[in-house]
Amino acid sequence: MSSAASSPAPRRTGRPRSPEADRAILDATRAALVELGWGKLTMGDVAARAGVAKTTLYRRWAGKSELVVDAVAALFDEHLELPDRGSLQADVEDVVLRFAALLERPETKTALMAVVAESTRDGALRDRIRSAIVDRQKSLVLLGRDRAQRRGELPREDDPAAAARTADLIFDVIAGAVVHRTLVSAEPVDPEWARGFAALLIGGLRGS
Amino acid sequence: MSSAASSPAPRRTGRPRSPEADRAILDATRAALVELGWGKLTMGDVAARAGVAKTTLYRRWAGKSELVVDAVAALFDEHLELPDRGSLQADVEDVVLRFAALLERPETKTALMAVVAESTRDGALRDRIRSAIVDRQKSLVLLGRDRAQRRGELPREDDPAAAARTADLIFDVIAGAVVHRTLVSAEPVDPEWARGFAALLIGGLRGS
Amino acid sequence: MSSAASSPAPRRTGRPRSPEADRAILDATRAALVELGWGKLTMGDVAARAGVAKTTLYRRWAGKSELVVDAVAALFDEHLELPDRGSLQADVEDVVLRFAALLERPETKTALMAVVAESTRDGALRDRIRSAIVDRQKSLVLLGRDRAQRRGELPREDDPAAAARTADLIFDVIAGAVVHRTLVSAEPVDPEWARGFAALLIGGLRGS
Amino acid sequence: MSSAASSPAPRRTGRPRSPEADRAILDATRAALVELGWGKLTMGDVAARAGVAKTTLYRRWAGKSELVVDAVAALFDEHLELPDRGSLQADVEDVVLRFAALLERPETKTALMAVVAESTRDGALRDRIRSAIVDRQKSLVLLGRDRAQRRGELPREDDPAAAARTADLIFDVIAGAVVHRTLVSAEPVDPEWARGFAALLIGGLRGS
DNA sequence: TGGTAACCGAGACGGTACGTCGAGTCTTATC
DNA sequence: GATAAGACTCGACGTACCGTCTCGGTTACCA
Repeated sequence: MSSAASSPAPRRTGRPRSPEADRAILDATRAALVELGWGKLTMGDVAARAGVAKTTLYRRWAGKSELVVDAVAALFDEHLELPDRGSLQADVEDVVLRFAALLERPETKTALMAVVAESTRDGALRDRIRSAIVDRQKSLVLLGRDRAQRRGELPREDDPAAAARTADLIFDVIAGAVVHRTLVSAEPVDPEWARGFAALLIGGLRGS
Repeated sequence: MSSAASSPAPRRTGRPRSPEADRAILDATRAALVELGWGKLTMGDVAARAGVAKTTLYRRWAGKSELVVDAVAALFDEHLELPDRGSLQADVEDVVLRFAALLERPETKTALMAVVAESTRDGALRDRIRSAIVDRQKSLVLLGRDRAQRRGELPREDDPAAAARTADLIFDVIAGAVVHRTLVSAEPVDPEWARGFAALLIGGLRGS
Repeated sequence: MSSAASSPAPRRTGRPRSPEADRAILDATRAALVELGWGKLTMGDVAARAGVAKTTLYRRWAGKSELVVDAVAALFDEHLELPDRGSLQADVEDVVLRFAALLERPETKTALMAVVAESTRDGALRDRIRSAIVDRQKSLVLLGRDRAQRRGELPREDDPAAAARTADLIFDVIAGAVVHRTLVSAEPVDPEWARGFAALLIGGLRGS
Repeated sequence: MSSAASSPAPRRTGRPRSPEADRAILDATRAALVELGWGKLTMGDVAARAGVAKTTLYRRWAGKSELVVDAVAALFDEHLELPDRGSLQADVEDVVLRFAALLERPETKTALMAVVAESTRDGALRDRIRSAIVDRQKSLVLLGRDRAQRRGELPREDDPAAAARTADLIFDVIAGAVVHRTLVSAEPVDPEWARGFAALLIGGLRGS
C-alpha cells in the first residue's frame, strides 16, 4: 500500500513521482528482507538495490518500519483469500494453512514480529500494521464465521457487541496460535496440526 | 539466568567476575527497557546505568538480544507460578492472567517480540529464548493439565507422543492467544476475556 | 596541502565537499596540538573542535598522521621564505633561525618527530612528509646556495650528480643540527648559536 | 638500564624481583619493536611475549616510553665504543658510521624519534633519554675531540665555557646530520657519505 | 620453622579512543 | 519539483589497550 495512496492534494506542479520507483523499492525491500532479515536491512541498501537515491525513498516512507509494513502488506494483499471449502472444519484448516504459508516465508517471518515490536511504542505504526495487515487477516475469519452461520454450523449471535467480542477472541486464538507455533515454537504448521487445531477450536465454539 | 550458568570448568585462576556487576547490569537493562524500549536501548547506556564498563558487559553477553533475554527471563523466574485454584477453568484463567500480567509490563512488552524477531535468523538465540522463557511458561501449562487429569476433568492420554503433541498444541493456543491479544490487537487481557477464552479452550478439549 | 589536491577527475555529481570544513579541521588540529600535544590529540577531539562529524574527517584523511602532516605543512607554507641578506653567512644564519622558529612552535615541536617516527614504517607517509614539508625546506637551502654561487662566495659545481650530493649533505647538516639542538638537546637556537653554526658550515664548504 | 637500578632503600624483606623477568621483558620489547614498530607495540603484547604478567611489567616501568628507552639504551651500551683510528678524519667517519648502524636497526629507527617526540611534553622522560642514550653518544664525540687535541689536529680551547659550547655544537651537528639523513631523508649513511661529512666538519673546525 | 611481605600468573575491572556503519538531512546539478 | 549522487551531522557499534585491582599461590628473608 503506497503511503501516497489517497493524498488529498494531488500535487500538480513539477515532475511527477515515478511509479516505477515505488515498485522497485518495495521489490528491493522484500529481496533485502529475504537475504538479510529485518535486523541487517538498511535503507541505503534498499535504495541501492532499487537503483534509487535515498532521497527518493525518504520522500515516500518515513522510515524502515513503515517501508517494511508496506512491503509485507503487499504479500498479504496478493495471497489472502478464502475459497469456500464446504465446511467450517475445512475452512478453518484452510485459513490456518494460508496464514502459516505467509508467516513461513522468509520475508514475513523476520519482519512481522519486528514491526509489531516497534509498534509497542508507536501508535501510528500500530494503526498502519492493523489496517495494512491485521484487518485483512481478520476479514477472512469473519468471512468464515458468516459462512458457517449460513450453513447452520454456528449459531447466530443477536447482540452485535457480543458478536464482535467473540469474533475478536476467535481471531486472536487463530492468529495467535499460528504465529506462536511458527515463530516461537518454530515448528511447522502442517495439515495434521491444522486439523487438530481446527477440531479444538470448533469443539470449543460448539461447546461454549 | 547468568550467561555463564553452570560452567563445567569454573575457572579458578585470575580475578573472578563480579556478581554485583551481573546484578547491576540486569537491573539496568530492565530499567532501560522501561524507559527507552527495545529500539532505543543501547549497550553503552545500559553499561553507564549499571556503573560498569562496556567491556564488562560484552564479556558476559554477546549482544543486546542475549542480554535482554536474560534480563526478561529473570522476571519470568520470579513471577511464574500456578497455585491450585481447584478447577481446570480457574487454573486456565489464572495462567492466562499471569501470562498477560507479564506481557503487559513495559519491560516485556517491548522486548519479547523483538528478540523473537531476531531469533528467526539466529538458532542459538532461539534456543536461549526457549530455555530461558518459553519452557518456563510451558511447564505451567503441563502442571495445569496434570492437575486436571488428577481431578478427572481431563482424560489421561496413554500414547506419550500424542500427549506431547496435544500439550504443544494447547501451549501454542494459550500463549499465542495471550500474546496476540496483548501485542497485536493491543487490547487488555481482563478477567472477562480470560473467562471466555478458558471456556472456549476447555470446551474444545472436552469435545475433541 | 589538501588531500584532494589536483584530483585529475574532479567529480561533478553529488554534494561537493565543504571547503570550510577543511579549513576548520586543520585549524582545530593545530589548536589541539598546541593544547594537548601529539600524544593526547584524538581524532574525535579534533572533529568536535572543528564542529564537524568524525566521518567528515575520515573522509578526507586516513588517520592522525596524515592529518597532522597536512596541518603542520600549512605552517611551513606560510612562514618559509628567504630574503636575500647579502652574504652567505647572513643567509645561513637566517635560514637556521627560520627553521628553528618553526620547530620551536608548540604545534610543530610535538608533531614533527612523531610523524617522522610513524613514517619509518609507512612509505606513503614518508612521501607525504617529504613533499609537504621537507622539500619546502630544502628549496630554501638550494636557493641560498645559488645566491652564494652568483655572488662568487661558493664555487660552481659542474657535475650535476655531485652538486646534488653536496646539496643533500648540506641540507641534512643544517636541518639535522637545528632539529637535534631544538628537540633532543632541548636548547634554544639563538642568534649566537646560529652564528657559530654558520661559521662552521661555511668554513667546511670553503675548506673542502 | 633497569629502572630500579640504584634504589636508595634496597628493600630487604619479601620475595625479590626476578632478574630473568627483567631480561625477558627487555628482549621482548626489542623483538616487538622490530616486528611491530613503536606505534603498534603494546604493553600487553610485550608482557605476553616475555611470558610475564602485566603487573610484573608495570612494577618496573611506568609506561611504554620508559620501557622502550631502557630497551634501546641497552643497545647503545653494547655497541658504542670508539677505537683510535689514528686521525681525526678517520675517527669522525667511524663515529658517524657507528651512530648510523645503530639508527638503521629496526628497533631504534622506529623507537628513537617516537620517544623524543613524547619527551617534548615530559621533562622526566627527556632526562631519562639524555642520561640513557644521548650522553653516551656525546661522550664518544668528546673522546674524539680530546684525541684530536692530543694529536695536535685541533687547538686546545682555554675557556671551558667556550669549549663546552663548541662541543655541544659539534655534537648536534654530527648526531643531527646522521639522524636526519637516516630517518628524514631516509637515505643510507655509507662510507662515502661519512667521508664527505667528516671532511665538511673538519674543514669547518679548522677554518673557524 | 614458621611468619610475613613482596613477588608472580592470570584475568576481570573502569576507562578512553578507535574506525565503521547506518539513520536521516542537505546540497549540488540534471532531468 | 522530482531525481541521482554523495557529503553532511549524529549516535551507536564492537574492539583494543590502558593502567589498576583482585584473586590464588610462590619464594626468600627474619624471627
